[in-house]
Amino acid sequence: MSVEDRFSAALHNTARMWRLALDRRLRDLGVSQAGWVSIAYIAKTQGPLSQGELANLVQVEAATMVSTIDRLEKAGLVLRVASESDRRVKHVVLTPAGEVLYGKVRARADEMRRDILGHIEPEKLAMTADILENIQALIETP
Amino acid sequence: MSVEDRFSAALHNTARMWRLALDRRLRDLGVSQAGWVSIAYIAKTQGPLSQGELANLVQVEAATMVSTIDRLEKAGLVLRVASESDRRVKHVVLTPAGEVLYGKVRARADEMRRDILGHIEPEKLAMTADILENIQALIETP
DNA sequence: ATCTAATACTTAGAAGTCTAACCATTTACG
DNA sequence: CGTAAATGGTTAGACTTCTAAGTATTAGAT
Repeated sequence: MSVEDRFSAALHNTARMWRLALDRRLRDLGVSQAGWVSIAYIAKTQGPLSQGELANLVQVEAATMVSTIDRLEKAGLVLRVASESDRRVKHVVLTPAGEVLYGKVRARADEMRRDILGHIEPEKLAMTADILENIQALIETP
Repeated sequence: MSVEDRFSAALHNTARMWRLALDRRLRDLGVSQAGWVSIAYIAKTQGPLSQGELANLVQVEAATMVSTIDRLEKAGLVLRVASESDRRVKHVVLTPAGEVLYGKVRARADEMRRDILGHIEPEKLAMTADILENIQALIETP
């Protein structure tokens, strides 16, 4: 197995295992991953956030974000608010219940991050992040 | 943003971008990612491979693998073969068409790997893979 | 002012993923 | 040997994701 093979397998497998591990920690909150990722971005964004902007932040298609927001709205965690300056646009805001949930999500994600990454030197993490970000730039350059 | 935050975001985003980039390169082959990943593992495995074993290799649930194999079988790329030693078990084998497809998939994946990772020193890749594999081990240890 | 192009959100449908539950078969144990 | 537990594959349903196509609105050009 070449180093490239090994690297791409490690990337894929680690990302997947991370996601599944976090899913398990958040399962009892009753919100899916797509849900809490979206909630987190809404909470962290200052000012109005449109559905399309949220989809970009979460890196999914606009169509995907529609049903995610539908479910969150139905669960009473977010609201759609019509924009006053552009009638095509709807903003997404957290409800108080959504704020509470975000607090829990953040605490658990932080905890898991500490549990796992706390065993690795910060310089190594920084260097790995550098390389991964470099790869992102390479992927984005056709 | 802490280095841990930065790292976990980089992991998630890089893995996702890699996957989407590879998807784009393989799109015209008419087989999905789940399909060609499964085909690759079948091709690379010596001897009989059961559905459950394949699911483990691909890291999905057995139930997920059922429909993936259904679709590949329907496309004439794999066959289910009953096991002679255990009546519960079905083995999955590639058809000749499946073998041909695997050759194409491998060539393109290799090409993409070279295109992207060819710009990065192998020592850096090896070191990153080490760290990622270390993280996998940490995730697996509850 | 009018028309075309672009944008924002929505719907539909196929594929992919998981959990839970099920049936048939095999294994383990008393 | 008989029974309980474990295993392998399957089905059902909710969620997730994408592409394609559609409607309403806005931006830009003439």
